[in-house]
Amino acid sequence: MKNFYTKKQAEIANKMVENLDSKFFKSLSEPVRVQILRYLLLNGRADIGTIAQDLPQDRSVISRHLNLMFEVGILNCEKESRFKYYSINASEFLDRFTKITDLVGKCIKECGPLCCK
Amino acid sequence: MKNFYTKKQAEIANKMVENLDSKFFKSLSEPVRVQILRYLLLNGRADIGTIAQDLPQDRSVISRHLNLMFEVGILNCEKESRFKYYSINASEFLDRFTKITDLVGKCIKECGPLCCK
DNA sequence: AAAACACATGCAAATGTGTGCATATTAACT
DNA sequence: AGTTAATATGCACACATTTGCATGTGTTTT
Repeated sequence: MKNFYTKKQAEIANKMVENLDSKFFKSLSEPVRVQILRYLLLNGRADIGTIAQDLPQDRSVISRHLNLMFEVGILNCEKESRFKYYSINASEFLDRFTKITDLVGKCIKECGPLCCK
Repeated sequence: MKNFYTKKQAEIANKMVENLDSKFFKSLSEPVRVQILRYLLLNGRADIGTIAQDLPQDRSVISRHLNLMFEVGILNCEKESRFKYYSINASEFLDRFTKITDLVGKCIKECGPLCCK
C-alpha cells in the first residue's frame, strides 16, 4: 500500500483525466484547423470551397479538417443543396473550456498541497 | 475588399489563435502525458524512476514526456544530486486555462453575432 | 441527358510522434 | 579508481497524421 491520496482526490483527478485526454485538444493543436477557426470567427458561416479559397491547402484537406472539428463538436454543419455550411458552435466551444478550467481549478485545490510546490 | 470584420475583431481573433496554436494543447493530447499528470496530482513531487514504476512505458520515454511538459511550462523540475524531481506547476497550469477560456469568451462576445448560429 | 459544380473518399507520399533498446553522461558510494 | 545508480541521448522501428491528386457520388443547371 502506497496510495496516500484520498478517494475524493482520486475521483476528481480521474474526472480531469477523462476531460483532458480527448480529441478536443488534438483538434486544436493543428495549425491549419486553428486557421479555419480564425476564418469562421471573423467571416462567419461559410461553405467549404469559400473557406478553402483563403487557405493554401487543398479543398479536400479543408473538408476533412472541417468534418473532424464537426465531429469533435466545436462546429455546426448545415447541408443546403450541394453546399455544406460550417460555423462555430460557440456555446459548445466555450463550454468545453469553462468546464475544463473549472475541473483543473478544483483538482488543484483538492490535490494542491501535494502536487504544488 | 471582402473583409467585413473590424480591426478590433481581427485583433482579438489573432490573439486567440496565438494562444490556441501552441505546444500546450499538443502536450495535453497525449494519453501517457495525461497519466503522468494524474500521477503527479495524486502523489506529488516525484523523480523519473518512481513515476516510471507506475507506468508501462520505458524510463526513457517517461523522461522525455516529463521534459516536454517542463518545457511547455506546466511542470516544475528540480535536480537534486543525481535525481530529477518533477511536480505540477499549478499556478502556470491553471493560468493557461483561465487565460484561454477568457480569450475564447471575449472572442465569441466580439465576433459572436457573425460566427455563432 | 449532359455538363458543371460541391463535396467525399481512396490512395500514396511525406512528415511527425511515440516507443524501447543500447549507449552516453553524470553523480554517488565503497 | 571502480562500481552502481539515475537520467539523457542516438538510433531504428512502428504507427498516426497531414497532404494533394485522382476519382467517385450526388445535385444543380443548361
